[in-house]
Amino acid sequence: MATLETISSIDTAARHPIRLVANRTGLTVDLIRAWEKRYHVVDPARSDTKRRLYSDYDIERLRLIRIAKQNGRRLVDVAPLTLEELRDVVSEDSRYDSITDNQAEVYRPSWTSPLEATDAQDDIDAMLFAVQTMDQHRFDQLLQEGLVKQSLPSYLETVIGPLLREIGESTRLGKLRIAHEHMATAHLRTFIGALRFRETYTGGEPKIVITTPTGQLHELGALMIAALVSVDGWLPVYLGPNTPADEIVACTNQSGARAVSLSLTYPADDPRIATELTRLRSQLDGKIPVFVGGAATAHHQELISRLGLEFPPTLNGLRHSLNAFRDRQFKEQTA
Amino acid sequence: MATLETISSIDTAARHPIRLVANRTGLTVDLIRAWEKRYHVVDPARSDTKRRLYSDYDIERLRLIRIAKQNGRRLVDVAPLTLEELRDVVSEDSRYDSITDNQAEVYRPSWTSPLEATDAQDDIDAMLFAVQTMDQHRFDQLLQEGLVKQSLPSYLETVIGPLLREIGESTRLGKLRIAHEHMATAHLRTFIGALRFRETYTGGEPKIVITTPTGQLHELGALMIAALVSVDGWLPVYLGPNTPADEIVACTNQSGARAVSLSLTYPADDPRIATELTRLRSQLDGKIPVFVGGAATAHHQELISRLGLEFPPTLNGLRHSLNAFRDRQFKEQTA
DNA sequence: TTTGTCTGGACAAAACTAGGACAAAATTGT
DNA sequence: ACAATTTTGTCCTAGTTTTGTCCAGACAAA
Repeated sequence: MATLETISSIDTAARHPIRLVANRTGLTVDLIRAWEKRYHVVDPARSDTKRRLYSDYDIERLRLIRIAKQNGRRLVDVAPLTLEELRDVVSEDSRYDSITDNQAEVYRPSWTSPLEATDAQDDIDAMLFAVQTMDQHRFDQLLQEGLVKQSLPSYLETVIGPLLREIGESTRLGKLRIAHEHMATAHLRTFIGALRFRETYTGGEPKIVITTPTGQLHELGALMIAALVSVDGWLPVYLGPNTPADEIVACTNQSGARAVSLSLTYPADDPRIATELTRLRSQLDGKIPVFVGGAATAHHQELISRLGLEFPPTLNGLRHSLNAFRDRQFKEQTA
Repeated sequence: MATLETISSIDTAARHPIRLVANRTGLTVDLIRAWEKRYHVVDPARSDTKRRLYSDYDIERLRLIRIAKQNGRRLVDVAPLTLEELRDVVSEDSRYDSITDNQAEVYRPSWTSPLEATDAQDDIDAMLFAVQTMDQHRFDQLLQEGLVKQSLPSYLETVIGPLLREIGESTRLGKLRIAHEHMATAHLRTFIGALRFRETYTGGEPKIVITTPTGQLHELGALMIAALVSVDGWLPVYLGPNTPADEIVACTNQSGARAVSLSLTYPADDPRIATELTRLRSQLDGKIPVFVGGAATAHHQELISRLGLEFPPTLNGLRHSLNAFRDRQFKEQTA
């Protein structure tokens, strides 16, 4: 009788071997075992020969814990939490993410945001409705209004990102037509693109090349990253989607960029991803870090860690990694 | 008796490690400790192993103090204040500052541009140079400046259009790298997209569906049309590139659009152009005109006239045809 | 056979703590 | 305007806790 399982959508049936869990979560096999040994982070079932068998529930837990750690939580604190508590913690952390040096916080009294418990899902639903009714003007209005309610980074993380996923999902399920998806995508391309122009420009900003590799045609993830990092004082060199590895290298060298960020979404199993990433890493100056993100990274965990690429689990994680990298470089330079 | 917690709704429970506080406030770990050591800015609880544990209340305090410091307050002065006093100080400060640096940009001397009788080709050359040197900021500056010199329609016709052609040409000839073309295209996508937001919206505008058919991936021509027609009071329903004929029909019907415009550029000999155009014309209400434009129309002259599509030779021609069509419709409606 | 997983323990890196040093920046006094 | 003083951010050392990785020998799977 598959009643509750159907409803709760997360399967508690145990069947995944540890290697697969490692690939999906981005953790190492050793680390998963260590966490279990020390804090009982998960308690997987066992096969008759004592092999660990993880459920989807376990994987989700581990994924959330990895994000919570990224946000600065300690393993001791998050290990005993239930899945729901974990979700709360993670979403709370990404809502009040860090402020660096921009003025935005000054104009927007910070005590308003903690008090209004705005539900992002309401906004997203309203946007989806606007898309479904082809009401471009309303859609744009909602996008603009939503942006005022919170900082740009958390807006991208809690509203735009989920919105994109839901639009994609709804189109696959037939709730939206391709035309709806096209309209929304084109509109979001314009909207996110326009965000980058709000920043000032002094000429001294470190540059970062942002694009997607050959075969990856979806640019919105990359564009979101461009908008995001410009908040923290990076100057994005944005190349749009579908750029060959050689060109990324050439562009990095010519522009003097200090980092590269790639977005991988669809198709996830395109073999060109592997060849392009390998080529990129081998031709690029070793001092220049390559960040990868997006839905398709899960399928390439092994390659990514073998090549030594960085893959922060969230947009917020990317932000922190990038800023840490910049600060480290700056220190070395002055020393 | 409502306690303080109820009023301020800030949790005083201590649970956040210092790293998370640093993330959320944008302060460094060292600085947070230094402030505590010197002024007892906050007095966090401790774990059983002496680790600092901060409450939401502490974080809010640190956040406000950081803003106060940004506004020019001295740490000695703000450190002893209560949360409420801090809020008062910060909100008072934010009323006065923030009008400092931005003025210079706004009052760009307007007498420089009207007097120079610049040739469009000079502007284009300057833009190409900016692209070649990967100087995104200069490129954007040139685009913005050029727009001020003339009306949007003539700007698109005399500068942006030729610029696009030259970039394509130069890339084919090897004068520009693919990376340069990508950068320029992505930037122009953002620039042209942003133009559409300058128009007002009353709700009564006639709509026009604008896109490219299946197989045509270059959207800039279509986007230029969207910007163009919005000047004349049309409301573009912009679908981006690569939309199947069925979806164009569905979108036209749902949105109640009165016209359709397609941009055909590359590849010019794609056989799908013929099938898609035929399909579109046969499924679409006969009263709705279909405009086609772009470099690839030359290869399909016969088909286009056979299907009775309109193909104005220039952007300006498209404008006139569209407006004439609208006026004709308006007359019929009132008669 | 080769590869992968298991347990338990060892080890090293990273992160945190306390206390203090130091230099740049801001403020004050003359 | 200049020097003295205070304030402030960053860094250092040394000891502790927390966390990630690695190893060895046994067993299971391909």
